[in-house]
Amino acid sequence: MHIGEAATATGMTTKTLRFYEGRGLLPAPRRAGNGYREYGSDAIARLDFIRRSRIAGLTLTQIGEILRVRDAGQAPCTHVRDLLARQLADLDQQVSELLALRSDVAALHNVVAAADPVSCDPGQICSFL
Amino acid sequence: MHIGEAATATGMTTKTLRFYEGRGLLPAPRRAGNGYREYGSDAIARLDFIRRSRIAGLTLTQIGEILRVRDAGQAPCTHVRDLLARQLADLDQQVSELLALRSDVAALHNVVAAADPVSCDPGQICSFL
DNA sequence: CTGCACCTTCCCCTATAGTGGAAGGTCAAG
DNA sequence: CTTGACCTTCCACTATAGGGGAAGGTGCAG
Repeated sequence: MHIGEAATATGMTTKTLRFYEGRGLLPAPRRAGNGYREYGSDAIARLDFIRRSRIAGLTLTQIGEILRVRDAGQAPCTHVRDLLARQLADLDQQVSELLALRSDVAALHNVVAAADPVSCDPGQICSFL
Repeated sequence: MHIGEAATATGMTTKTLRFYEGRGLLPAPRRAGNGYREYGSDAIARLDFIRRSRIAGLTLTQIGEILRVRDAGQAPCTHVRDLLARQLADLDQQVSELLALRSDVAALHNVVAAADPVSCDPGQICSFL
């Protein structure tokens, strides 16, 4: 299987596959006589795993950690569990920060929307921000 | 006022001030005889405005838009209002995406946490992701 | 006169996840 | 034999908001 087929099969681009290889997420595949990369079904499975993990919001670095644990012969279950727990805590943190920001922006927007543009003082940049 | 004092006064670094100047957020200040930048209180006010806008979650590009409207002599009120409305919509979008992701990750985490690591199939990378 | 703190410009680096394009090699079809 | 679709490597660039540090000039104190 050439890189183009592997890319199509996983819904990625050839660029992305080479990029993952450079990042150490994908092992360097064996090469055909002409230098072309040759992928097997294991590479496809690995790419699918990466894609699913990305959809789950994991970074490439985190995915790499899981893969290294797995490549070392261990079941990455506990590692995955901890990673997901951390990810969950991060998400909660992000959501609460975003909601706080949203609340501030909403308050600001209400004030600005209720204001009369004529009342703006030309001497300052903006009386609301 | 030299750049270092202006930086201290606004809680920024000299790097940031030169960076803002390069980005067009801060007009090029007049120079002293030795080439040093000389800032006045108007620059400080502008930097404070930038800082407050950043805290409100606006990007430097958005802040630049407001400043250009203001510099053109117009009151940026309606522009600021529209910008904040867009910002609000963006934030809502981000929050809902983040919550959807959080829900997926939480479900995944529950499954993994309840699982027995021994039951992991060494033939695949991870049975959960 | 020397040191130190401050200033100048310049270029590269950070992190994220790739994308774009150049220059060149390969393979199958017409 | 040429065309087009692939493939290779390598380098640069995207967006965001600056940070690090070099090489050199300036200003004031001891």
